[in-house]
Amino acid sequence: MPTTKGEVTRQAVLERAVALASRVGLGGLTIGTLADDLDLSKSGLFGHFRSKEALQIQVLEHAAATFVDSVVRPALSQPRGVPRVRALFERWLEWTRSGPMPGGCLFVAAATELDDRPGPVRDRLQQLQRDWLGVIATSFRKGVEEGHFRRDADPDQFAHDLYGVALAYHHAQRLLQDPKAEGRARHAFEALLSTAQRH
Amino acid sequence: MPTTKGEVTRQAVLERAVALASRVGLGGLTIGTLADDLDLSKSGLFGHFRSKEALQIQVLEHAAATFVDSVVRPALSQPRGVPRVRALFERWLEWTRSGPMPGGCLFVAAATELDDRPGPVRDRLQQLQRDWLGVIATSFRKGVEEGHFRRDADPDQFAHDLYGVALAYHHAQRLLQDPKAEGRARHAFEALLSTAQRH
DNA sequence: GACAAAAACGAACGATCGTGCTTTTATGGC
DNA sequence: GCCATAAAAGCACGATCGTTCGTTTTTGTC
Repeated sequence: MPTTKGEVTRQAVLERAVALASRVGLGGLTIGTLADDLDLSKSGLFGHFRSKEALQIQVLEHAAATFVDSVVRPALSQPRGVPRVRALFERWLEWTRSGPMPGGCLFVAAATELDDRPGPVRDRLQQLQRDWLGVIATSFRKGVEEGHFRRDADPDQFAHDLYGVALAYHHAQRLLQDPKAEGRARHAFEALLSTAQRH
Repeated sequence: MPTTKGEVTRQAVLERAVALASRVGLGGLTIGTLADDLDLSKSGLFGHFRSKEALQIQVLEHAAATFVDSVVRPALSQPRGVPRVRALFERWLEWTRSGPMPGGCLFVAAATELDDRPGPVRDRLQQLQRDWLGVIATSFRKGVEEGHFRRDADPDQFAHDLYGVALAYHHAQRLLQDPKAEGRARHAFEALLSTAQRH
């Protein structure tokens, strides 16, 4: 296990950076404040990444790995069909509410921040989001094969709609501070599910 | 009509600022670049607003007024019930796609940017969003009274869900650049509508 | 057309940004 | 424990940030 000293601090930096970026965005990430938070010198921290852009990409990478560990992988160990789709949604909710990011989901913040700023960071985020939608769609498709959902249901549409439920939850929970946010999200999810199920 | 010279430039600044902020966010708004864009001096522009925060609030105010003019007011002139709700949605879509903001909906950008930054700007945005959700809920409620929707349907839940549809559209359209984004949004809207209608 | 008020300008401020250098300190294989 | 190498620090740079201040130009009223 080649865990060198540099790698340890690099991971520590990324962990802190994910939390910080969830509050101020990827663009609002600042090498100075990040270094202060970790009691490092600006140049010492900077040396681990060769540019701010490289740091941003690695922050996305780190957050994605955490997301897979705490949402995707556990849910995929659930039985196919409705239980698995439900697990994906429930863990997604939990991630949004109380993940490693005090400022709300980093991906949501990055999505609106980067959606009109071409470049490698945006490209990576785009791919990560497509992958995640793909996971949802695939899980739904398995549910169709199991007979849990209507044969003519569109898995990509379901993934799209489920994303909307999550975004509305994020919006209601964080900006509007609606105490009913979670209940509304679950209600929307159940409606989505019953529409996709046999009538 | 007390349209003084200062007011004219102030409006011009705000118009440009809304477009700029839709791309870089309210925080990314910069007095320097804004002044350059309008061939004004930094201090000359700054004089119209006493602080950047005041500028940000007035930018929100200006965008909200435009939104009311091009989305809310026209839709409210439609017949009560389904036609009005449909008009709200259609004009909302159009606003998101091709409004005065080349960088996507300013409110969506501001929502994720400010959702964890307390202060007057966030407070104002919060209120504007609540107002908008209120307009949707009220329109839906009128639809219930008209008999277009089920009596036991929850207008606030409908508004919440519709917001999710719009957010998912924004995400698919702008970040993912999904050519089917608009079709998916309409599909989701129709599903929402038919769930709310008598079966 | 004079003249007070409003608007725009120009220059400067302290701070912070990302990034490049050089130097000092810590690490880890032999 | 030596020593090449990696990690961290220190310092400085040009740029840009929001904001202030004093001056100049423009506006609108009598």
